[in-house]
Amino acid sequence: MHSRPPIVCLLGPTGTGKTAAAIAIAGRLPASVINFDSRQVYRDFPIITAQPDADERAACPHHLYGFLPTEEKMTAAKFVELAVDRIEEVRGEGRLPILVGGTGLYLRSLLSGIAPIPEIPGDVRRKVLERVAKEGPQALHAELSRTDPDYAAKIHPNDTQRNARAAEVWLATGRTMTWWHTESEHAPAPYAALKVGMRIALSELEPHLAGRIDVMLERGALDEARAAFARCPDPDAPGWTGIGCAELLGFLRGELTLAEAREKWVRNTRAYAKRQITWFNKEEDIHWFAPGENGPIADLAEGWLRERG
RNA sequence: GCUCGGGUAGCUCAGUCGGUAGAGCAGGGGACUGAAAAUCCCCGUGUCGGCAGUUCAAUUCUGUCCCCGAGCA
Repeated sequence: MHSRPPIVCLLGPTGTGKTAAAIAIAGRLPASVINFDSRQVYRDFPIITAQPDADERAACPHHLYGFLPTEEKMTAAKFVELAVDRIEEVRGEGRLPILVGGTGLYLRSLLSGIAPIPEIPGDVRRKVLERVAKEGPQALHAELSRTDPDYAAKIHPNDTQRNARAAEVWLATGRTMTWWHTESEHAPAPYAALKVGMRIALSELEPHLAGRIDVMLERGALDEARAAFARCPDPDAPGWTGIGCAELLGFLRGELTLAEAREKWVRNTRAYAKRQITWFNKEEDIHWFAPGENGPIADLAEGWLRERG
C-alpha cells in the first residue's frame, strides 16, 4: 500500500507573508513553490498582483506565476490541470511541492476534486450571456427552478454568474448542475496535504495592505499598468479585472486622480482580504500561524514530512 | 454687503403637500464546484446646521444666526 504523496499548502489572505514562509520551508529541504492564486498567473502584472520577485524566485523553483497573457481567462478547472502536472513534475525531481496562494476555490478544487464538466462551446456561452444581459439572472433562475430545483434552491435569483453557469451547463451537456456535482465520477486528489494558514485580524492587516500598495507604486505599478494597456487595450479582458489593475487604469484614462485610485485600491484589497478570511475560516484541518512565524512553520513541515517517511 | 443655491448616515445624495427619514458607496456578518482579486445574500436612530416662533405635532412652514458654493457689488 502506497502512502499518498505529501504536499504542503500555504494559504491565507493577501499580504500575509505566504511567499516568505514557503521560502523558509525550502531553506530546510528540497522544495518547489506552485502558485494557486488566480491573479498571479498574469504575465503583465507582476508588481500589482504581488508575484514573488527575482530574489524570492532565486531561493527555489517557482511554478505557475506570470505565464498567462491578459486577454486569456484562467479557470478553476484549468488551474487543477496545470497544478496536477506541476506537482508530478516537482515530485519527479525529488522535491516537495509547496502550494502557495489565496484563491480558496482553486485549492479546494485541487484537493477535493472538481466535477468533470466538459468545456462549454463558445456559442452556447455567448448566447447565455446575452440572455442574462437582456432578461436578467432572475429569468434564468425561474427556468432553473424547473430543470434543477435543488441547485436553484442553492443559488440566489440575482446571482448573474451562477445562474448563467447553470444554464450553459444544462444547454451544452443536457445534465443538471446537481447531476454533475453528485453523480459524475470525480474523486478527491490523491495527495496528503499539510495545510498551513496565515491568521491575522483584518484591522491589523489593513495598514500593512495600504503600505504594500505604496511600495507597489514606488516599484512601478503605474508603468506596469501603462505597458499592459498598450499590449491589451480591452479593459474587460480577464487580466484587467484584478484589484489594482482596474483602479490604475481608471487613473490612466483620466477618470480618477492618483489619490482616488490608490484609495479605491486599498479599499478593494481590504474587502477582498475579508472575503478570503471568511472562506478560509470554513476550511478544515488548517494549522494556523501568525504572519512571520516562518521558523515554526518550517519546523512543522519538516516534522510532518519526516513522520511520513 | 446683496441675491440665489445648499447644509439629512463615515461619504455622495434622495425625501417628508407638517405626524421624528432612505438609497448607493464605505463598514460589519455570511455564502461559494470552470469569471473566484469574481459573483451574490443579510445588517440602516441619524441632536435631518444652531436658536426662537407658529402648531396638538416642525427635519418639513416662518424669523434669525452660523457654515459652504455660485453670482452681483
